[in-house]
Amino acid sequence: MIRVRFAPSPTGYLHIGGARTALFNWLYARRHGGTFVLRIEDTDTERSSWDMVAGIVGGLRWLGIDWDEGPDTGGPHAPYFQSERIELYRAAAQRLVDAGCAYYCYCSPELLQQKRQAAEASGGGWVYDRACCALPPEEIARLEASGAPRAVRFKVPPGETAFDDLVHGTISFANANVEDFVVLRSDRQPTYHLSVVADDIEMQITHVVRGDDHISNTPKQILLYEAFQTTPPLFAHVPLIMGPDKKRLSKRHGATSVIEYERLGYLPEAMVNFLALLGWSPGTDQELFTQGDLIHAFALEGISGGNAVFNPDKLDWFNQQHIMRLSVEDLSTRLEPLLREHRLWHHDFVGARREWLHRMIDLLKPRVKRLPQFVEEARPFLTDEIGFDEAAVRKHLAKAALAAPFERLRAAFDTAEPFTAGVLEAALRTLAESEHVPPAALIQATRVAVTGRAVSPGLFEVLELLGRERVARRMANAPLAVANRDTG
RNA sequence: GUCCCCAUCGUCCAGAGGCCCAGGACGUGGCCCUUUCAAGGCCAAAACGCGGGUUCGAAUCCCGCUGGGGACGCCA
Repeated sequence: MIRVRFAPSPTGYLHIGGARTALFNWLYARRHGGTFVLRIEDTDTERSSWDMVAGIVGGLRWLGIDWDEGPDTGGPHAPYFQSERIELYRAAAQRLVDAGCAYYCYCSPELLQQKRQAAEASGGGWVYDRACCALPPEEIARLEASGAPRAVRFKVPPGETAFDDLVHGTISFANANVEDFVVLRSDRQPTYHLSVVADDIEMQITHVVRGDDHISNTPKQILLYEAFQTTPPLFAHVPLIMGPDKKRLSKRHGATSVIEYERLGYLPEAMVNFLALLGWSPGTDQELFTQGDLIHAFALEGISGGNAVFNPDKLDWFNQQHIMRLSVEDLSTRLEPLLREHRLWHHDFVGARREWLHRMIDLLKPRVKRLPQFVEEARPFLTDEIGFDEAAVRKHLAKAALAAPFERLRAAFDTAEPFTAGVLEAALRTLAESEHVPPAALIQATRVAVTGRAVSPGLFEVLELLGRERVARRMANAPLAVANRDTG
């Protein structure tokens, strides 16, 4: 039985990298019928906050990532907040000390700081010098009597620590390069290494899928597993996501919070598709995936070893592709809040004009990369306050030679029966011929007249959607608007 | 500085010794469709970091170099 976990620290929002790590874990669990656990690593009480927990949970939900065990869901290994499991870690630390795998360290943070700086000044790295590892009993007694604060440090044994990483293959470290790390702080709070390992053991995690940046932590954690006489889980370290400058993705690269992308009008399915293909490949040429496709295709073996650059253009493409694949019903549901926000929603869009709304959405669908663009594209259909693009008016509408034919076109449209794209197109082309005007000139002029813009979906569909009345009104008013401006 | 990871088009990936004078996708340029803009179709430019090996044969294996990234906390 596969058990994986996503273990964010609520010291920030759910960022792109974290989301992908969560996604990979989730996909892996779902692919193999395993269990996906959400565990909140809030042992850093200073920096953790409830808002951040809510933000992370919200981000995961938005992406459609659900968990089988976790904070709100509960489960056989509850609680899923590390801050509520402190006693477990203290007991674990005690076991390490009892087994001779760890020792008390009385060095003050200030002293360590000093030593570290000194080592750095002489141009070298620093690992703890084990000053407290072999303190004589009298010295320990003296320190204890004086009430000196003590931390618990893990005693790294000599030798080498290696593991078979599922994406990188064998990785090994000389233990000499691994320092005696603190497992329990002097205030009796556990450190990350202790709490992850204690929890991953207790929660029976079988696969640890996490960011590359944890590779150097892995030997410490494996040593801990060994000290606890348990078999470590399998590790899969996925490469990091970089900004276009190949630096670690950060705020200066724009939006890095997943939930920000919701606000920008990205579909969660597009985000998931994009993220999944960032550092992972199904081994085929398929690019577009539904969540179900991904679950079916996902395998840890397809994760590549090198860092990946976040490419916003490709995200946009995925978004557009997924928008086009959405059913009109679905799309209109997602558009409703947006349209309401701009006061462009009409109550009968769920009633009498439902079918009309769907036709409009279908027309606009392939022209939109992000949801908010819909609002702009839809404006001419939803309000009479359209506003004219002056350049478009000058180029296509305000032409003296067009005045008469345009007026006759308006009359022709007025009597067109039925008022449908096909009939309107035939009427326009017939008129263009008899007036010796290129059809394109009339089309462009009409487009500007009824939408205010030089670009729109196919004119005749637009006209049909607008309806006889609005077309007549806008055609009658448009040239007038130009005249007014000219004289004013 | 030490340790670790990585190295194919600008970007994301395919390629697990001959099928590769390297394939797909985004982006870019051109053409087609066409009433504009998209969408769609077609075409094009664009890469195996360098140097040594191993081998009949290397993008693929080994070594070195270079470059990029990560980690070196009583943060997670």
